[in-house]
Amino acid sequence: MPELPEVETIVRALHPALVGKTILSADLRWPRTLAAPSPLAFARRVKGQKIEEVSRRAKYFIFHLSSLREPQGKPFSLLIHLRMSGDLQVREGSYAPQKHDRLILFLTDHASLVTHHASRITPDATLVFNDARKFGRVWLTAEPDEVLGDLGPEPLDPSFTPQAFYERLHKRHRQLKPLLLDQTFIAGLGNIYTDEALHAARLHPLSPSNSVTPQQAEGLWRAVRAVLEEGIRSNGASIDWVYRGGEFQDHFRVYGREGQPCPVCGTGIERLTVGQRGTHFCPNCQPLEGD
DNA sequence: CACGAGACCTGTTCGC
DNA sequence: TGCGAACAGGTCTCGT
Repeated sequence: MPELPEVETIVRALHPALVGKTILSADLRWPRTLAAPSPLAFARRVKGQKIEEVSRRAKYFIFHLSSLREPQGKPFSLLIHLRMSGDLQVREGSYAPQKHDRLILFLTDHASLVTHHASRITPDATLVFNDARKFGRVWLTAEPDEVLGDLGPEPLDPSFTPQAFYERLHKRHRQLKPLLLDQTFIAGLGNIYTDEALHAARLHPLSPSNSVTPQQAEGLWRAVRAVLEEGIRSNGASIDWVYRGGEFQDHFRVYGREGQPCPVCGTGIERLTVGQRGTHFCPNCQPLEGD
């Protein structure tokens, strides 16, 4: 489900509900959801951690924690990646587990009580990680860079400039579509926003990355940021049964629109398979040079 | 390094 | 209606 705009939307919803709460306990209902550490170490370490901040890097959620018991130690981070079908929701009050819930964290506002009798405190709220396809992963770590360290530039960050993007494109010799999906090249794009950005930039998904001109690179840079910002403004995209709430699916120009007219020129949108991903483009607006 | 295929999973939709 | 195939917002690993 989630690409950068969907994750950003969820972060904004979780932030006010979670900052300041303390974790009482964890219910890990599908152990493989936990990438690290072991379930036992996770249960022990997560208890009594206070959520200081909720943020995002690429498609990862970062819950910045602090421990009342070891305030001097290096703080832990809880990292969550939703992959294809994951979702995160906060439920106030009591909570009965539902189908596909993989991890449930029970929370309280009363941090000072936790150290002494966590198990006897009734939670005020619950953070639920639900994930039908079980691809999502959770890490609890004091070294988040071990998970996030290889990610490429954050496309909406001011340090991401068109000049740097042009140089990066020319260092590689790959088709644009799979390169934009490569999270070490640029972080946060997925299948929807990549197709939409290439269409907005009028570039063919199979164009070689080292063939784009500085002008085309700047156009793609602008397009990537524009579609991500439009996605965030729309609260993300809701497709099928998975996500809820966003409207960006009403703004798709090519994604999932095979056979329908291009909103720019009216030509029928075509679909290719590139790197085993459905790839949608307008053959008129996005010609392959030398074709 | 680039690329393709297979794996990891469950659910929905489509064609017959 | 039933039933299998194709497909789904992601990433990892392995072989060429």
